[in-house]
Amino acid sequence: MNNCSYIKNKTCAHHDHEKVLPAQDIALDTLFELSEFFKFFGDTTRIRIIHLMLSGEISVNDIAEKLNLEQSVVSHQLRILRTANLVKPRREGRKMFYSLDDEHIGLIFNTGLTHILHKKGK
Amino acid sequence: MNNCSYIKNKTCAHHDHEKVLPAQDIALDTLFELSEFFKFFGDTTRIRIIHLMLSGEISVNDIAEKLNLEQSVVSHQLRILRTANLVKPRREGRKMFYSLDDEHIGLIFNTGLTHILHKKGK
DNA sequence: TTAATATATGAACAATTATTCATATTTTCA
DNA sequence: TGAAAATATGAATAATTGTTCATATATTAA
Repeated sequence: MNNCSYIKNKTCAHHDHEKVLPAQDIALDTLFELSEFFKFFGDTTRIRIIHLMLSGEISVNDIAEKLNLEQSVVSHQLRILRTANLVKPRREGRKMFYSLDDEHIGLIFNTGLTHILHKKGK
Repeated sequence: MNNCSYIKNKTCAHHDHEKVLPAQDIALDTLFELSEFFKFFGDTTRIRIIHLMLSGEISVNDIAEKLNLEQSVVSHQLRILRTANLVKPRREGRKMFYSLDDEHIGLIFNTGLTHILHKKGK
């Protein structure tokens, strides 16, 4: 991947890196929302929950058991993740199953993982 | 993109979603480091700095001016980003230029941006 | 060496956030 | 309807983190 791919709707001037591309114009409040969005990945409990969901949907109690966490801790964090559109709920009887909202969540998880493993290997 | 792409080194059983893939086995401390890594994206000031760097390297003072921030705020945040391997420094005389560490940083930024813009559009 | 410029750092304070504990809802089944 | 099971929520506490202000370090040029 080349350095130009960060910026959408712009073409790289044939790798002429003397010319610097202007940053995509992004509204201040969009950048704020973006940082808020990333905050949700920035907690061990939530990352572990997201990690579990890479395998598919899972119930609240199953998360609590697998991660050895209090049910209320899981529930609180799930509400945060749900409100932030990182996960989506599905009711089945008295159980609630949660799964990742869409493919971006797993992609971000894995890109971050790739980065830190790459850095570790140095 | 299909649901299987989250998980590396696993092949999707021809979209047979009755069978659920096991999550990639990731050490607890790696998941912790991953959440720590994402924390650095979870702050408006840092996201704005990263956004500027999508266009290329930039000096500390230029960041402070463009973002209308105190120099010490920028310097503190740059230290955090540098320690976390999100940005790398280059000295030129008495100026310090910072740029994104590698392509993962921009990729994560843009994947997150795509996600929230997609959600906004609903 | 001294002054000026650019950047970095330490400590204190303010603000945010995760966890805990108790309790409230919601759904199912007898 | 009442009890049990699964999940959600509110309030308090503890811990983390960003900003501020003052000052320190590093580099250049006179």
